[in-house]
Amino acid sequence: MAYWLFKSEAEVWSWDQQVAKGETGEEWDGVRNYQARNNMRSMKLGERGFFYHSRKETEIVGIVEVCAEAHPDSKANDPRWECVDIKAVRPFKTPVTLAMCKEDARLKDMVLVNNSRLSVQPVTDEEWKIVCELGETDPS
DNA sequence: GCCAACGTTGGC
DNA sequence: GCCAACGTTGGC
Repeated sequence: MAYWLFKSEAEVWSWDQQVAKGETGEEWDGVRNYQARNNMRSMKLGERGFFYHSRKETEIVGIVEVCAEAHPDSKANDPRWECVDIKAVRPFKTPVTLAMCKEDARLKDMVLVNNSRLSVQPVTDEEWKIVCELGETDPS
């Protein structure tokens, strides 16, 4: 069971919009980066990920679940680009900011801390637990 | 709003 | 196949 992190600018696609999609979820479209796409190709149904607001808030605001495995991005005119569908699981009680992650020595190797430009990232089991703890949120 | 870091493109 | 030029992302 792998864990992930999805980044989005709140102005483009926010946590609230994700929640509004309910159980149906929504395509995580628009990824035009091979590394990020390859991460999505590795995702299995039911795997969990963090939902992160980039640029303005720079914080992890909720937990999502993969509800459809990788398929062609319906908004791309190019078959190279694929995406998964995700649905909101629960919001963080306390959002975990990037600054909090940077301050925590246990998270020094987290991709979020080291490679700010990758929009779909893997998260380790350990990092998952620590971030949930910082956010006072049920990790299950 | 600025700019560093990164990814991609395309000429050679 | 190299690398300069360009475009984009995202933290600050």
